[in-house]
Amino acid sequence: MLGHELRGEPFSKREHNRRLQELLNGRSAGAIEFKHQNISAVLIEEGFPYIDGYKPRANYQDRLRTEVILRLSMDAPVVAAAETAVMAVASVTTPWRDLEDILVPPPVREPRAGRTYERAVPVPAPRLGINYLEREARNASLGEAGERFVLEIEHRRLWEAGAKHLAERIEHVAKTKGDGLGYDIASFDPDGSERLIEVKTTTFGAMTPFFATAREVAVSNDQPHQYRLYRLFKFRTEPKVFVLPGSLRQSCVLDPVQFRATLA
DNA sequence: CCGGTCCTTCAACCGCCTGT
DNA sequence: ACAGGCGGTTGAAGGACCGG
Repeated sequence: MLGHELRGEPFSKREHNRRLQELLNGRSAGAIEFKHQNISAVLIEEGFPYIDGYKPRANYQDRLRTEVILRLSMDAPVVAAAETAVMAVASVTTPWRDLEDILVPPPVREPRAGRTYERAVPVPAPRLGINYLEREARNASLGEAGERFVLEIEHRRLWEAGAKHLAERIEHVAKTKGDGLGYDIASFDPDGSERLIEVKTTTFGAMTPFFATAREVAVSNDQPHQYRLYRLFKFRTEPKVFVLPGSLRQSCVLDPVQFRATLA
């Protein structure tokens, strides 16, 4: 199913579920769906896209993780499909009509997120070599397409709020001032106060983790009232966006993925 | 077009069973 | 014995699809 999803081919989850029910003699549809949600959680942790609609649930057993990674490392077509999907040049975005159609509330992760304990004997986890989500995050054409999309949203938003003069002053600072500022777009609230927008774009589901620079985290923390992170997701098929206001330290769980190492 | 049926998505909570 | 990891049920809501 993941292969189909990554290649943009249609498939039926229900049909797949039914076949599994036969194979697993009598396990319920719900149980099988749960397991697919567990698989999503593993995929995300491994830096791999997950199937939209199977919202990740972190209460999976170690064995599942091992099996998923093993399965994936042997499945060249799916890995190739992921590779293609994350590297693809972003095409023209689908047209949209109303802001309400694309603006959604941020998804909520299940409260007990991930493992909150340490195992007595750490399980030697196999790893996928490549983090495909990180790779997608470096896809410049996707990033730029996302930024243009948000420029449009902002323009529309201010226009609809009756602040046309402000709409004209929106600045795509990532273009005009470079990308070191910690945000991409300088926009406004209808009352004229500044709104600093960082855009993160993915073609995958809403729960896909994104990568933030130290600068972005710092700016969000220093100017929480102005800062907004716009998370664009399902960008290729059915673009939607949710907004995280304020400090990323508050709204996200931040995992360090890179360290600066100075000799001790 | 209408009503029925199937598909998709997601939330919330419980208790069995296993390792220590 | 006991903690808690792990597997699972139920059902709601909305969308897609289909035959009449």
